[in-house]
Amino acid sequence: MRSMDVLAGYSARMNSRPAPFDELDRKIVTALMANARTSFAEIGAAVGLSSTAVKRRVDRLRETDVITGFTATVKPSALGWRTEAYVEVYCEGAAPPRRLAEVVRNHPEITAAMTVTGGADALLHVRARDVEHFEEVLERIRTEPFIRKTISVMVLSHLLPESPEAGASNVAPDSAADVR
Amino acid sequence: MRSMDVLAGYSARMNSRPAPFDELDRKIVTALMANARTSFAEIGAAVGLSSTAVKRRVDRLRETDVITGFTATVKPSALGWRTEAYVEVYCEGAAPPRRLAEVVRNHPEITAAMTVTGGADALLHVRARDVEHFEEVLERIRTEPFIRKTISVMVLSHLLPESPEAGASNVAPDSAADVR
DNA sequence: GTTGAAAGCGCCCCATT
DNA sequence: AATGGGGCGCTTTCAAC
Repeated sequence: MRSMDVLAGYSARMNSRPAPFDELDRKIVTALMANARTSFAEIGAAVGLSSTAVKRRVDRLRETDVITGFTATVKPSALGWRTEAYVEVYCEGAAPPRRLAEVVRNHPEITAAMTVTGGADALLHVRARDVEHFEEVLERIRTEPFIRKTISVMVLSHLLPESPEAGASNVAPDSAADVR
Repeated sequence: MRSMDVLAGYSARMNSRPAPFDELDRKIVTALMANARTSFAEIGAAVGLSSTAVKRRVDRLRETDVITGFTATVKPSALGWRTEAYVEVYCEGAAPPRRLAEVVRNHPEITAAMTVTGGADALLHVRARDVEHFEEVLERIRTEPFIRKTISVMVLSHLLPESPEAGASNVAPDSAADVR
């Protein structure tokens, strides 16, 4: 596992809230990120706690939204999603983020969207089955009310083991299939 | 869950390999993406299979790399990672992807990296604790051998519920902390 | 694909510090 | 406030069918 060693020494709590997040929680979260199905007993053995204690801490980490969920990671390409692109969006006049968020939700192929610095108003991450499908998505996006222009950058190949967009339910195999 | 309804009708298998991925596998994968800790028995009840059968299918889905892992999803901001940016990288002459991949692995703050179409040779996704940390990372990247220039786009706010980069072990709380 | 049995685990209560 | 132990029911796992 690639580790964030450059961060050694970064100490907890620079905020108002008590933020009970200690060494044990750290190890538990790390273990669950590596394998979300690890049993509490096994984690407990690794960190020196009983399974009961581990469960309680995990419950608390979920309640405080440090852990937001557990999910299976899938390769989008294994589910028939082979085309990926970033789309810079330019809007007419002032772009109200509220309205932009609405627009974005209309297109399930948009797997991430954010407002950004620089010339563009927003940056979209789009997944499509193939180039034809991507073109269709792009046309759909460009017909949205106040979107003036888009600039697309297609992803060619990944330089890192694609940390596989878990929880991206839009890439879920709702009707798509086709392995490898 | 946002669903990929535009894909209705997309049929399996347009490749050479048998690609044994049916309706049942689809439901199982969807269930595990929603909650990776769901028991095989519960999934079985939902899809009409015994827990044993579900386990065998999940084992096979893992072996064929349709499912690449199970992971806890965390909010990077909850672990002290509050700064996010995309960095376009321009290289001297022809940029060999092999060498680029090496460079990328030297910087754990790079959570995604890919070669892309357009003017830039590569696009990096970078997470840092704060703007100071990001600047430090950027300087580090720019001193790499054949990197000619970079253009950074900072993320301001997300327009979609941040599908939380699971498995991104670089964001793991190895030494960082600080909740909320 | 199923069932059945053994081992392990999740989960809840309660005593302990 | 947080941990550990015990008990019961469910889950996992592996056999056999």
